[in-house]
Amino acid sequence: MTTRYAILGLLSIEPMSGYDIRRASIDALSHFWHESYGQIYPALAELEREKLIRLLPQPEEARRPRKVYALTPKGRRALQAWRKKPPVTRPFRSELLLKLFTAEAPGDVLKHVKQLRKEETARLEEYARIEKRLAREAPAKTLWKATVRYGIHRSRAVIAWCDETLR
Amino acid sequence: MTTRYAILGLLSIEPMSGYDIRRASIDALSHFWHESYGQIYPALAELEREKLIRLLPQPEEARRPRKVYALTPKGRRALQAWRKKPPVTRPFRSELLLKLFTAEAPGDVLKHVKQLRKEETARLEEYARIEKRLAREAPAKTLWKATVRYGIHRSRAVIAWCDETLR
DNA sequence: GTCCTCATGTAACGGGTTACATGATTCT
DNA sequence: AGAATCATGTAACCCGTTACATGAGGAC
Repeated sequence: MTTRYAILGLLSIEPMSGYDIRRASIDALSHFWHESYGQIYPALAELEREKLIRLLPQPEEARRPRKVYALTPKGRRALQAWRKKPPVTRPFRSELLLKLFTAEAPGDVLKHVKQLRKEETARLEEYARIEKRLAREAPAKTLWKATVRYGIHRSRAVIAWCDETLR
Repeated sequence: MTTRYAILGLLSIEPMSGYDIRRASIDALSHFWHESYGQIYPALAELEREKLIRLLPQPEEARRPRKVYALTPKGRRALQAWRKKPPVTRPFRSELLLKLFTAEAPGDVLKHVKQLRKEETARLEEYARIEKRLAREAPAKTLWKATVRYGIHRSRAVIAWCDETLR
């Protein structure tokens, strides 16, 4: 379900092909969303059947065959309606914490905590890069910035927890 | 896959039935894990076939028919081996952030942020209760405490983000 | 000529939830 | 007597990933 709206959301920014959507989900949305081809293409076909999106005609000079889709008014309305509904939150799961929970001695899992700390630190640096890029390319999009800030808050908290636990 | 080890992990604490596992996953593990019957019972059958767990004989005086399982030595070894492997982390996803990202005006999504803040505040209170209970019932389990601390750090960070975003 | 990227798609599989079916026991 | 809880299990379905198939265009 959400895949459909993720696609509509991206198309609301600009018309795209399935391939573009994949790319966009990797670089613009990567800090909170992602989609794989196995979901994108079937979803695009479905959305087109339901007339929430439509295929744009290919420009004459185009070399590669690309199927670029755009939102229809109906699609825009569907997106807006979805946005107003409360987001579904899926229960938190952590295999790391499960390992902590069943560990008898701290030694077994200590290295996992250290590893997590390393990963989150790298992620924090990545967020800093994204934040800078947004400030440069889309300074008006304060809500885009908020999505990055979420990641920053979250990563910092995880790092703080790692430090506390390692003591 | 992880379901199997979650079950082994719980059985490593004490022998349990499928029903017990469900209960335990609801109250002891709820802050970072959960399982549904649809996964538990098939997994138990599989684990028994593979001799990682075994069915304990029912005590004579038992009223209700219960199938209580215990870890076998093989199961204990499997659990230990799993614990040493780095945990698989699944990429973060947030429908809320997706809604923020596609929102044109903040008004659409403001109430979702407020709602999230409310939920996280309630969760924080729940963590405080769990922490207190652990301090009372299992003061030696410092790693159990760490799993709760994780939730506390995470919730506080989310609340801080909500406040920042609402401004 | 070969390799990488662009580009669209499908099939198989695994993870997980929900709803249902069934029935015994205990509580009020 | 009726409701809640204990208790085990299955079937249908959705969500999502991975791997594969296919082929064109551009870079070196």
